[in-house]
Amino acid sequence: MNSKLGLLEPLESLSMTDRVENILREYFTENAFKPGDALPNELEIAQKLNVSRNVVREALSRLRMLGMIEARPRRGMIMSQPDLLAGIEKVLNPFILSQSNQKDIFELRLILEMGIAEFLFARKTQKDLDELELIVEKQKSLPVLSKEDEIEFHGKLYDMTGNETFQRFQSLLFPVFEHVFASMTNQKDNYVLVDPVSHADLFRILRDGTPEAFRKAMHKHLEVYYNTIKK
Amino acid sequence: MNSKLGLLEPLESLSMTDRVENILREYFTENAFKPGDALPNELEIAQKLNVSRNVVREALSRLRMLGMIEARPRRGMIMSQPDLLAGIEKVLNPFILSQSNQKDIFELRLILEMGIAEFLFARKTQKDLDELELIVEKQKSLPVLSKEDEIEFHGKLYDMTGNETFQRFQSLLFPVFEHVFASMTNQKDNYVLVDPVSHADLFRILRDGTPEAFRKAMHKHLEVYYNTIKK
DNA sequence: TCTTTACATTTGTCCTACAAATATAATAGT
DNA sequence: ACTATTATATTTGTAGGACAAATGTAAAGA
Repeated sequence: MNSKLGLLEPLESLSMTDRVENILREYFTENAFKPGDALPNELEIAQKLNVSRNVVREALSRLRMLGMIEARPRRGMIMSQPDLLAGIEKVLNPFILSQSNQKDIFELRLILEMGIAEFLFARKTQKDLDELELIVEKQKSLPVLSKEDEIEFHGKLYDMTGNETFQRFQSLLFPVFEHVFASMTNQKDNYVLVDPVSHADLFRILRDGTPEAFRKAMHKHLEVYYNTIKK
Repeated sequence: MNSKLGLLEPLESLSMTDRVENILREYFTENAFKPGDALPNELEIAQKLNVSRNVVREALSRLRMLGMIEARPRRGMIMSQPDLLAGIEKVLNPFILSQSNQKDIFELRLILEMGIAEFLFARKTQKDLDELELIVEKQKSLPVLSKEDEIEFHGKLYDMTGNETFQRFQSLLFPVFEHVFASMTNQKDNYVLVDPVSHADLFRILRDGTPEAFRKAMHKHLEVYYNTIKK
């Protein structure tokens, strides 16, 4: 009879908390709430929406977790600058992430790694290059590079992009990347294949070359990973 | 006296709800909870942690929002596959996002757009190319491309990567990208500059060329945006 | 006018209660 | 002994009351 409803049904099964959460976010958007603006107090919201204070608090608790609002005990609540990645951070658990999501994250790193060339060349400073050289020199003496060495070099590259979100995003994704690759290759950790393009090579190109050449080299450096994306 | 505590202080100011949320997530990770596994009931958790059921419910409400757990009324709670991007989605409100975050997102799109070349070439199918050609042909007859035309072409590219998360991620980021660019250029919408490299050019390269050539062309296509990243 | 005091406000936390639907146990019927 | 029905227990969702504690505000006093 109501088979026509189809996609509508999930909406009806929303709990009060879900609905209040949605209503609040819409309310903020439509009224152009900005960081620092004061919110109505919990009781007021509850009475206006005709729900219990419990429900309102459960919804507010979610927004607080995202950094969207801030509650100053006994002084009321205010809007705040949300933490863009707080939600993702809490969910990055290989045990519960779907295989599909894990694969997507694995690939996302490759995409990002190839896309940063322009930013590196546009924003590199002598100080950055000096620090990177130090890392490269240190690694030259090692017989094989550990996972940590990889992180140190690539992490420095993300720093150099000057994009804070990107930097943090990448550091969140890396453990998942590692986990996926490890489970694909079944290899014990701390063993990294010999690269046709070394960190030292990448460093030299970043110092003296072009974005174009850097991307080419980075692709070669990550070739072992790129070989996994053939459909 | 306790000035040495420094970074420790924020920890102490955590609410019970914050702490229970952390404890629960750690509990899930350490016990390797997988989707489908049953959780202890609310009262049990509350008693074990010596807090009220309210506090537990506020913490659980957060995890439910992230899709981490699922509550089946009157049957208990189970682990579930979290929605990787649910947290970000709710927070993408230009009014409250920091300028810095908005700029980061703007740049992130450029990074992604440049990084997908390998995936496009590795995974393109004849069907994809046909559909893309249709879009390009349609746009050829237009004097100027609207925002929607841009989304249609680039959106199809994201589809072709075969990476669902990436696809969705991109569609979430796009409005912010548009917002940032509009506020930078102060231009009214629906006006897109004439590109040195057209969508038709990109299509031809994707069909007959190499990832290398595609990246080069895409960079030229997005040059007007890339000009903003010079520090 | 300034200081002190009393009061009101508001979040954080705890408690109790109950509806409703499911799972489980108990009972009745054949 | 087995099935069908009924009763009971479980558990989330929601409501509502209570109070501590700290802050802001108003009132009172010097």
